[in-house]
Amino acid sequence: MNERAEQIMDDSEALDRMRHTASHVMAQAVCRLFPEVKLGIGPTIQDGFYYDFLFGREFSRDDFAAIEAEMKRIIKESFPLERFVLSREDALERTADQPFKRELIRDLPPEEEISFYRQGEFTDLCRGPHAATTREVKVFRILSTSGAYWRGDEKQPMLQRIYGTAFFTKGELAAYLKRLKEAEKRDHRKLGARLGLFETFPEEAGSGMVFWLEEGAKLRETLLSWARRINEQEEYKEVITPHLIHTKMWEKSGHLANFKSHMFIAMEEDGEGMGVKPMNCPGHMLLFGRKRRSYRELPIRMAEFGTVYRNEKGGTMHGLFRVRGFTQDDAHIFCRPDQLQGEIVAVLNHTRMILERFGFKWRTFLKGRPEKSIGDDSAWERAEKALEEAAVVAGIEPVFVPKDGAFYGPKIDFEIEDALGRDWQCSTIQIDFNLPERFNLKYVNEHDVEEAPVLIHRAIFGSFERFIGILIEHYGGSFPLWLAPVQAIILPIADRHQETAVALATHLESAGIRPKIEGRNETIGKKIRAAEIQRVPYMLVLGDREAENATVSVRHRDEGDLGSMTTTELLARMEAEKAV
RNA sequence: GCCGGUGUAGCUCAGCGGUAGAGCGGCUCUCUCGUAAAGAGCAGGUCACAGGUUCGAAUCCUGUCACCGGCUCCA
Repeated sequence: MNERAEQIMDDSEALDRMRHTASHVMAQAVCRLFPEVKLGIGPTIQDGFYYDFLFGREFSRDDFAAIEAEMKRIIKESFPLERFVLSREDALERTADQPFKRELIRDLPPEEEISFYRQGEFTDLCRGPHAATTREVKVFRILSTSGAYWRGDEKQPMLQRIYGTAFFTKGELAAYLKRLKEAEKRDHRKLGARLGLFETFPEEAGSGMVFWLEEGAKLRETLLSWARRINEQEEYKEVITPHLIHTKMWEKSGHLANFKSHMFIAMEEDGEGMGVKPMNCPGHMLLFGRKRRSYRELPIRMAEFGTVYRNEKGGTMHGLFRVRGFTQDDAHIFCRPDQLQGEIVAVLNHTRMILERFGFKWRTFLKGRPEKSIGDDSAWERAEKALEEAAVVAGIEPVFVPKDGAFYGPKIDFEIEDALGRDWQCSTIQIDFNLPERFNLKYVNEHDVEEAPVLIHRAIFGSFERFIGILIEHYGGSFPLWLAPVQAIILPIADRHQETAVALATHLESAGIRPKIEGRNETIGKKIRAAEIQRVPYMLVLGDREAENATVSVRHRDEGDLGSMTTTELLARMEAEKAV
């Protein structure tokens, strides 16, 4: 590590220590103002910190000012943070009136040191590290509150969480708040409305249902055709399965046992009915099992742009990121054990190529066996190892998360950030032990013996809804030319240029460009402003000069006025830009 | 589903017990215009929905629904 990198490391550690201390200062302030609170935990997070409290009521924005004022006082009092270690018995005694702290202490492994930090009259169970004194907490701000289950478990009591942040200087805090504001402008829900991409009618149509407007539909279609082309190159075969399938199949697949609360079941009578598909897998299992399969056929890569519906819980819907109906670029790969690694590597490379095309930053996770799961240990071990080795070959370094896999097998997930830095799972590649067994899937190997195929489940875009939401925020609405729903907007200067405009539109269309004519009776300045706000890549101004010289005046949304050129020149330029 | 906040015109918001407002957008007319907002006029709202309190409710209270920030869950 060079010196500069070390310096950055030191700074971020110092910032982390300061924020951690800020969370203690906040807890101290809350305890002074409301002595009856019980303390949960108070860690640092990405851009700040939080602290959880059990409190008779909720904290309101009105409380923020009082808490902040008390925090300032504590900082001024400049308490040193003193660390000390207690035995388990002493620690439990010390926290007699703090049930959550006692629970944490009881759960600490026996060899772990039980440390506390004291600042003035306030002492907290804490691993540290901290700043030397409360005075080192410089510029801070309480940001928001929310409910949060104790230990993240919905069966546990709900605590009141207060979020805050702290920085070394006022400028840094201001810059952070500004960044938050800028990020809000990229919010796909706002941009989606402003750009006329999609609509939701939560009151009329129910929550979590997406209506694609014509331009959003065009965007989605462009993306989907691209996905389809790549699938073809990778030798996937596309299938289409029904949206509504009899409940006896959902019983067989295990969905009724494991996923019923998320399913929309129609026409249920005497325990029988039809279920709307929440996943495409079972349909694909039927297709694989429809005839005797030979080892020579494998791998079979079965793809479907399958629209699925899941009855998500009320408070969880979020724009395009979390909806009840969405379309996956789903695929199931049935292969022989000796083909497994090669198939996984191919999917990983394929995924990386797609995510890189958009310049996303992503994080990968390898998720291992959860407590409630099926399949024997050796199979899990083999599958995890296959994923791990394939990741090495593909040059991906996933973070291992034990217990976070699916109940039917381990997986590698790719998460992409939205404008506000929240991670959303998009791509996923999963190994599935469950379905081949449930559907009794077999192929005949070279020794004429039946064997179970290995099943890989994968989605790269994940869902087009979520992926497009991420794209909107990533580009802030300025889609690259190949994706832009309207690629060129034609702006006639006066009514007499309408006809030329129509001719130009026809010409562009036949060259594979998506044009639109802005024929309203408005000034050219106003039309340009509107087109700029819509982030249309090319604005084509048509007036007397252009009509006379058979040219078009070209303005690019990012580069401004490019002067006039012939349509041939324009098309060449656009082709070049599309290829980027 | 849970905790909190918020629902007023297509959008952004003001009004917060006494006759529903503005800007943008839309429509009509005038203008026929040269690279980020021409001018004038008009239309548009059971103030989310349902109850309640009150002489009187957009405004206060309760419930439902939805949205927003989190938690949980997930593509």
